[in-house]
Order: sequence, then structure tokens, then C-alpha cells
Amino acid sequence: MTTTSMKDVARAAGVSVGTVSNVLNRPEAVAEETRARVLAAIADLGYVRNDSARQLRAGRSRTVAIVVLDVANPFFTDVVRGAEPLVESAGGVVTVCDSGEDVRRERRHLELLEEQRVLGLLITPVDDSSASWIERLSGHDIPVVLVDRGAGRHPHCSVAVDDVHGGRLAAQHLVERGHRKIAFIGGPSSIPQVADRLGGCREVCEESGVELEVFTTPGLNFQAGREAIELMLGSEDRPTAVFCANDLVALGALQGLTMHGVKVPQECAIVGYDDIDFAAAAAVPLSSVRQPRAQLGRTAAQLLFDEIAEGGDHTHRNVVFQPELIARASTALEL
Amino acid sequence: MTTTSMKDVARAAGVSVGTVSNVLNRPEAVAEETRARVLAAIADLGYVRNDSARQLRAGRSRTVAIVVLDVANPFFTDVVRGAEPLVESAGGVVTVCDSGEDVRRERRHLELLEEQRVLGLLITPVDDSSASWIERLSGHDIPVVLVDRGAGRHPHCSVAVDDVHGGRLAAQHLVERGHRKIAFIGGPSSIPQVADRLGGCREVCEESGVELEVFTTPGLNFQAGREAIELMLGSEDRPTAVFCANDLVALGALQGLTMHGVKVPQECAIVGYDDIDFAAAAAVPLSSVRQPRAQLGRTAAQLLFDEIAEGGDHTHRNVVFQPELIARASTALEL
DNA sequence: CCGTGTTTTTGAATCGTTTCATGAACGGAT
DNA sequence: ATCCGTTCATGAAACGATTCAAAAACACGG
Repeated sequence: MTTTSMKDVARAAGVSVGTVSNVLNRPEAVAEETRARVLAAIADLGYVRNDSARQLRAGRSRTVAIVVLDVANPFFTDVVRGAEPLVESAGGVVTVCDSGEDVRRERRHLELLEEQRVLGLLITPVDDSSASWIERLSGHDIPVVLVDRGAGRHPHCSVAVDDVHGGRLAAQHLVERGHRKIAFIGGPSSIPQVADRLGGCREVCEESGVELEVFTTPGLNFQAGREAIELMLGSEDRPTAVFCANDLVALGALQGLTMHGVKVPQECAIVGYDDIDFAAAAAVPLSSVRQPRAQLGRTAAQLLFDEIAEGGDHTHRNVVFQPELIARASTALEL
Repeated sequence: MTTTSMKDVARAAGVSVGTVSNVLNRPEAVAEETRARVLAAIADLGYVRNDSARQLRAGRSRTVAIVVLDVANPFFTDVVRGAEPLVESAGGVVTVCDSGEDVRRERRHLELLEEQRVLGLLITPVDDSSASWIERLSGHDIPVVLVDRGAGRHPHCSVAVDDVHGGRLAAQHLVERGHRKIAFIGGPSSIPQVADRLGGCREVCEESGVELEVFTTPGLNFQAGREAIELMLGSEDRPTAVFCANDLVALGALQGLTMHGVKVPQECAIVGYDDIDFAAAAAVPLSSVRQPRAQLGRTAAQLLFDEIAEGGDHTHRNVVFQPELIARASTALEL
């Protein structure tokens, strides 16, 4: 009935609990014959270690938490995939938390993770409002690495992609293709990635005298893209190209345009962001700004373990990757 | 330095640890004035509850684990989304584990989850080989609900969709459209869902004298679909329609066909499975067999909490939903 | 001022591991 | 026999929260 503990195992094997613990944690320190007896007892009783007790004693858990904006966005699952191998080979476990771009959910997760004394935290914060919360964690000896987001003046390591540059790449590409009026679709603008991508785009537009219309969305998903298109099609003098803050939005926009019979790219070109696998497989293969997703995750995990290893005398590192534009049919000139 | 514990708070507030605990867990049992003093001390010291200690005492964690075949598959994220609200409103936390269709990874997760004494487990098992492992969990008082998978003779609750029927729907649809040779793409065949969908498809083909060619893939993802198409196009007398075991495979297949200039649906029709959001947004909008994803998750969580509530005298329930075929352009006749 | 009843607070026991200083057992060298 | 060095095993002391019986504090009527 009641779960069996080490004490039960010890009794069954006729040894002390200390010995049982040794069998589990440093088998080489236990005599062959004793070890066998203990293992037999364990199998016999169906004993399972109690991780809570273990952690309580250890003071830390082996869990590395990754807090992402949206688990349904392939961009983030790829980041997670990148981080996992490193964490697991270090004997850790990954747990993924979805903030859903919602600051309150994010905060709830952070509180819980702190109570759990996680080993470390990789996080793409929703916006700046949780900064102090996050600092509190690292103040409590939980190393934090910001993902897909420069650390700025925050005291953490970070891995990021130059989103301003990414925005510039997208805009330049469209300007080169001859577009004179561009729409930007994405939001909320409190999300730094969104602001930066828009910022880069705006720079280029101003430099080259191209008109820019901004459609701010409540989130970065499929539906947001579709709805923004409704708005855009309603306006007179409509843009001949849209730059979407991520691929999900772009796919939504594509569907919206198609539903209204607007031909892509002839009547309206599209550039997305992230270059998720689905982008290439879309109704019209999407041009997109590619980020090194898996590498982001891998590097983030690496920085985390470096920080853990280096202990006190650690200086934070901020790694920045450069994005790359992948041109496909959605911005093609001919046909 | 060392994390502050309840003892420190107690000392700072000039009360006993018992009182601090009461402030946190049953504030109404503590005098107004004392409570304020304790809360002040907590804020002052930046005290954070230690969840390990809490769980150790409680004997169980508040975590409900969901083990899925592939987190990158929108089908599963939708299932998780369906389950989350219920779990959270019951004061629980959801943790998602990705088995990646790999029995060993699955097993590793199960071991860990058992050590963590999770509150309950929702799982889509990779195949039958973990059955005894899973039974062990429920033997150890961890209720288990099988997701997207009939319980069969296994002693668990389950929520499932009738995959055989789903397979029939897909095949019937293609037969009605006049196809006389159909390809099935999916695998590995050890995955019950794959086997069932193929089974239903095969039934219909035999009933109506339609030829069926099976392409077994090593996994249910994008790439698998693309590769299977390479094989299929190599064969002479090639099928005029493919039924894919899920939408990711179907999207891969679609891309493969498009890359080889094979027109969909004119030269080759496609039916997918799951009806994920991307299906409708694909290059050629995909016909697909829809499953009630969110409802699967919601119902699974419901069954889990029912089982927890009912305790000893609980009889397992097996809920089966019926799938529905959504016809789109990828199987259209005209154009 | 005493008994009685109610509201608060206390402190020790408990959960299951890990750790570590001690001690036991044994073999070999003297 | 005695002493010493290994190799193994022991058991008590943490870790930090929760629980609960019992004590303390207080209120109030007589």
C-alpha cells in the first residue's frame, strides 16, 4: 500500500539504509555480494527512489526549465530540440513551460519554478515587465539565460538573433523587388522581437522613401495574420507587399489573401520570419528570414552550464547570431 | 547566501515555524496582527517555499504529466492545450514530455515521472512494449489515462478516436472519387494508430476491389512523407491517390509531389489525418480526417481527476470519439 | 478571582534521502 | 599475537515543510 522506502529495502536485504543509498549512488563502494542482495530486494519490493527527498537533500533539482512564448510555434519547439541533448547529456531534465505571450502565465511559471529550485532557466520573456522577477531568480542562485533576446542591461547571459537586421533584410528584399508601399503585420508591440523587426523594416523604408503601414495584432499566430489581412484589404491604396513578424502570421496572411482571391506574389508579396518547416511547404512557398533555431537552443544550454560550472567568477556572455533571408515564391518576380 | 527557510522567517517574525506554515496554508487560522508580521518577514527576507520539502511531506506532487509522441506535431499541442485548463483549475501543473516515438526515451520519462511521484499521467504510448511499465505506475497509485488509444485489455481509462473508422472514411472518400489504386504512407507499423488507420483503409480497399500499396516510414513527420514520395514515384503503375497516417506526413508528401511537378489533386490526390491548422493553409489545402483534439485532452484530464476523486472504487472508462472527414482541394475532382 | 470555552501559538514528530564520521572485519606483515 | 592498512557497513544528523496534540492566551459570566 504505502510506497516502499529505502528503509524497507534495507530491512529486506538485511543492511542499513546507508548501504542501500550507496548501492544506488556509488555501487563501486559496496561489496559485490551485498550489492546483489540489495538489488534483489529493490526489484523484489518494486522500490522506486523518491525524487522529492533526494532534491530536498541536494538542495537543487536536476531540471532545466525552458519558458517559451508559444509551444505551438515550431520555432520554439526547434529551439527546445536544440537545447535538449546538451541538458540530457549533463544528466539534467528539460521541462517546457508555455507562457502563451501572457505575462501573468509567465509569472505563475516563474514562481513555481523558483519553488522547485530548478537548476537553471532558459527564457524568452514576454516583455520587459518580468525583468525584476527574473533577476530575483538569478539572485537566488538560479542561473538564467535569455533566449532570442539580447540581455541589454540585464544581468544575464543571452543568445539572440539580430532582429533589427532581420527586419532590414526583409524590407530591403521587398524594396529591391520594386515595392513602394509595404505593410507590417505583427504585435503586440510590447514584444521586443516585434518592435525590433519593425524597427529594422522602418529604417529601410525611410532610407528608401517607401511607405510603411503597420497593422498591430494582439498575438503572433495564424488567426492574427488572417484578421490583419481583412483590415488591410478594406483600406484603399493597399500595400503591394506584407512583412509579417513571424511565419505563423505570414501563413495566416497568405490564407487570408488567397481566400479573397488576391494572387501571391503577383498582387501582394509576403515575407515571413523564422523560416519554420511549414514555410517552405505553404500554398505559396514563403520567403522568410531564417534564424538558427536549434543553434539558439544549443548555445543557450551551453551558456547555462558554463555559468553553473564557473560558479562565482562568471562573467555573462551575450551571443548574437545573424539572420539570413531565404527567398521563395511568395516574393518572386516572374509568374 | 544559503536559501532562507521557514525557520529564518519564523525567527525574524518572532513566531514558531508552525505559525509561518499556517500563514501560508490556512491564513484564516492566524491572528490578523501575527499574519501581517509574518508576511512582512517573508517579503523582507525574500523567502520562497521549497517545493521538494512540501512534496516530500505530502507524498505526491501536483504535477500532471502528459507524454506525447511528438511535441512538434500540432495535434499534440492541441491535445495539451485542451487538458491544461482543467488541470490548472484543479490547482495542478502540467508538464509535457516528448517521447519522440522512441520507446527508450519514453521509458526514461516514465522512470523519472515515477520517481517524481506525479499526480497522474496522460500518455500516448509509442507502442505496446511499455504496457507493463505503465501498469506499474498505476500499481503504484499513479492514475494513468491513455490518450488517443483505446485501453483494450489494459487496466486504464482511455480516450480515443476510432482510427479504424477514420481509415475507412479516408479510403471511402478516395474510392468515391474514382481512384483504383491507393498508396498508404505512414509508420512505423508498431504504432497502433498507424496500424488501425491502415487497417480501416485496407478493409475498404478490399471491399471495393481497389489496389493498395503501403509505404512504411520510420516516423510520422514531414521528412518521412517526402521520402516516401520519392519511392512511390520511382515505381511503375503508380497510385493516383495517397492516404497519409497524419498531416505532417501528408504535407511532406505534398511537397514531394509538387517538387516533382506532379499536380495535386489532378495527378495525385492526398488525404491526411488530424486536420491540424496547417492542413487548411497548405499549398493545396489538404483533405483530412479530423479528430477532436482539444476535446481529447479535456476529456482525458477529466477522467484522470475522476479517477483521483473516486479513489478505490473506481471503474475505468473508455471514451471513444468518432472522426470526421474534411474534404478540401487536395481531393477535389474538377480543376 | 475562578472556571469554562474559544482563539492562537507552539514544538516535536514525520516524510525519504544523502552524507560522513566511526567502527567492524579481515588479511598480511612483523 | 599484535599492529596496520584496506575495504565495507553503520547509524545518526541534516534537508525544509506540514501536521497535530497540547499548551498558552484571552474573553467572559458568575
